[in-house]
Amino acid sequence: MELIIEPHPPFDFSLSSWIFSDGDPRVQRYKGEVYWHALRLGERPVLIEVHSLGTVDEPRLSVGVEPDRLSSGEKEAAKSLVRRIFNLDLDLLPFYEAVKGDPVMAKITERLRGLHSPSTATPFEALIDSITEQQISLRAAWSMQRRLLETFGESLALGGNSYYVFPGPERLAAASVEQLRGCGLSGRKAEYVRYVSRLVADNILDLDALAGKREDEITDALSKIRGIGVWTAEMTMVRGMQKFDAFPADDLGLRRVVSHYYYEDRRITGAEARSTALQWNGWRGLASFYLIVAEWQGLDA
DNA sequence: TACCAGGTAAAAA
DNA sequence: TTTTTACATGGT
Repeated sequence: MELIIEPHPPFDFSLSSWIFSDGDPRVQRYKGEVYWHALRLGERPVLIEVHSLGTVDEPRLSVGVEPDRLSSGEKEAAKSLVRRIFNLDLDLLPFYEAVKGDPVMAKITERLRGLHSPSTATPFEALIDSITEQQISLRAAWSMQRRLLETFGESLALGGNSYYVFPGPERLAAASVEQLRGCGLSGRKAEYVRYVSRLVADNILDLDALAGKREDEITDALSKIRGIGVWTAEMTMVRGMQKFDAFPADDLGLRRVVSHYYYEDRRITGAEARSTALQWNGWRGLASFYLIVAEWQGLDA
């Protein structure tokens, strides 16, 4: 049984999925024109598989779910998750219009027309990932994230393959510091993860409700929590709360890519990155995602 | 081998 | 109040 979704055009499925080409095949991956992702649908883990039936200007997606036989509520939940993961309700045209005055961004948006930024399945996942990524290299963080999924993720066996669903807050709140350290987290980070997971599990911290607030309010609320600074709050917003203007200017990787296209690869400060981003006002987060993908694709500076 | 890598909180000054 | 330090793993 297949579900059909009609994204807001323009939407380039191949380009938007391409960034998951290196994904863990047991979790989330794009290969052979198919995107798949192990997720929690209501109370049970499932594997969703997405492929394109349309074009960039008349996009149409097919979503398959295993195991099959979904309730109508589950069908709606599956579609809603795919809409969220690819931000399918977003209209890119106002973004393209807003950055027209910047020749660099105008060229990049033209080359990457139809690229949608991804979101995590839940804001909680973005928050936990961002905590693991504090200070260390992305490679090191990815290795921790892989072990977190293997240790705490809900497993799903289908057709001889096994998959892992990102653990919910209850599972991570119940983890011991030793178990988390066993995944490579420092003692500090282990405590942060346990603590914020407990807040979310007990509904003291409602990330979905918070996602509806203004960016400065979200930053204030999150950065009061032990283990979450401004950087982690901004990363959580841009990756898991569909805040397309959130811009972690002090982030090393972001500064590097801004420098690549605007400062001839010289080392720049957060203030310099922030000043360059002013011309993308309203769309700073999405614009920086376009820069990152442009660099991955080797587009000219 | 040492050092840095998409930070943060706590200790020390 | 401001500066310094510890922390985990992976790559170079």
